[in-house]
Amino acid sequence: MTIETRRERERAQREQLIVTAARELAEAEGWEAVTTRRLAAEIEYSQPVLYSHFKGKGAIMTAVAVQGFEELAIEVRAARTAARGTREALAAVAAAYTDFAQKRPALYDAMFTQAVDLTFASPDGPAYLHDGFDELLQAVRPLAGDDDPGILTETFWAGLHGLAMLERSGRLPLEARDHRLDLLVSRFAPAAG
Amino acid sequence: MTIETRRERERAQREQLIVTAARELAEAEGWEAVTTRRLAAEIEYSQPVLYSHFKGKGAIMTAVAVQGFEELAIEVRAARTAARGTREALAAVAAAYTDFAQKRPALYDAMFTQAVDLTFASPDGPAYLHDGFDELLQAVRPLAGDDDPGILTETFWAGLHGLAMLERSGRLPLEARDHRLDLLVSRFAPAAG
DNA sequence: GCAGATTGCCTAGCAGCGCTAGAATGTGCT
DNA sequence: AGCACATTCTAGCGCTGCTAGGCAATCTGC
Repeated sequence: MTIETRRERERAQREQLIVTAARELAEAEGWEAVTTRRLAAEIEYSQPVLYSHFKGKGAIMTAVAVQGFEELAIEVRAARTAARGTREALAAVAAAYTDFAQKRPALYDAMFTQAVDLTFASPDGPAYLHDGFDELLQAVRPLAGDDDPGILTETFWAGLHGLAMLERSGRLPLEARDHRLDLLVSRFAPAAG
Repeated sequence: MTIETRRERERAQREQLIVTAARELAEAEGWEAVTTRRLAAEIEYSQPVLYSHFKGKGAIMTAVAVQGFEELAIEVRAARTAARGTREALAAVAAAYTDFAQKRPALYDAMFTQAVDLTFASPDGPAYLHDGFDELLQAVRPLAGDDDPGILTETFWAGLHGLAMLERSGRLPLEARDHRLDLLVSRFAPAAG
């Protein structure tokens, strides 16, 4: 019994090692540098070991993405709970979201560009997939008025995601970053305070 | 002289053939199906011919993306000029934009996900890169008020782009598509009419 | 009209990719 | 110690983007 549990524990550790290595390699050199051979060398095991843990490279990236969703939710929640007014909360949440995307581009990439096999937008899905959204929802709801809070949150989220993506790819100049964020927030929380 | 021009003409034709084949293949089967071998077979030439026209596969995708930017600008302009009021213009422009992204996913992908080597956000860049943006600007400007029209347009654009991306990847349910678009427009053009 | 120079194209191949089969190694039990 | 099982590694498959070098068709000057 104990011997089995030890093995499982070691396996779990190594699995985490793989995910961490993939993430760090991606954040350091981008996802194009994350090859199965490179990753195997990084964890000091041979290539096929990866496939005894994950179905393929995509599954590894998905695992990294899941980590990202969890951390994003945490950061957004921290920003929201620290803020006082409703408008401040929305602004704080928006800033936290875009900061996350900017500071962890590879992670954000895994979450929204690479791993497409994660089913979204269903409340019965895994928690990590809608925890972050729920945080946004908490911040948007007080400002919804007659509009559907959920759909309004989706729209606001899209604004954040669009800003993050366009800024990340150099499509939008970074100087006006805060300015754009401020405009977005002001459109969803018109009344100051 | 004439012999040179004929050669150049033939070269230009074949170059267009490559771009068209790449685009059609991508739209039919996705960009992952667009390999240099497959593309060469499609145009009935050998692989290295591609490299006598383009620096690499990325350059071919960029060429497709450029076509996309031109067509997007045309469609957005058509929608804008056909609309009457300022709010209607914004709504029309928004619908045209997201429709484009939804109906030509591979093309939109080439424009915003794949081809990153296109420099953006500078007025002195190539026309096709800011023509579409200028169309959005035309629609947004009357609604800017005290805000900077350019930056407000960037923000609105981000909203459209975010919606397009999240809907495309299944991150947002398609049922509420029009609803979200309506909410976004209403946040940027609050007064009805 | 025909040899020579030039241009353009294709065949073949390189290094690297994700992934897998089967050999080899190490581990725990009797 | 020797057996049986689990695990890991070596080697290789088919594919990718890309390139070198030989071959053939084309144009030029006589």
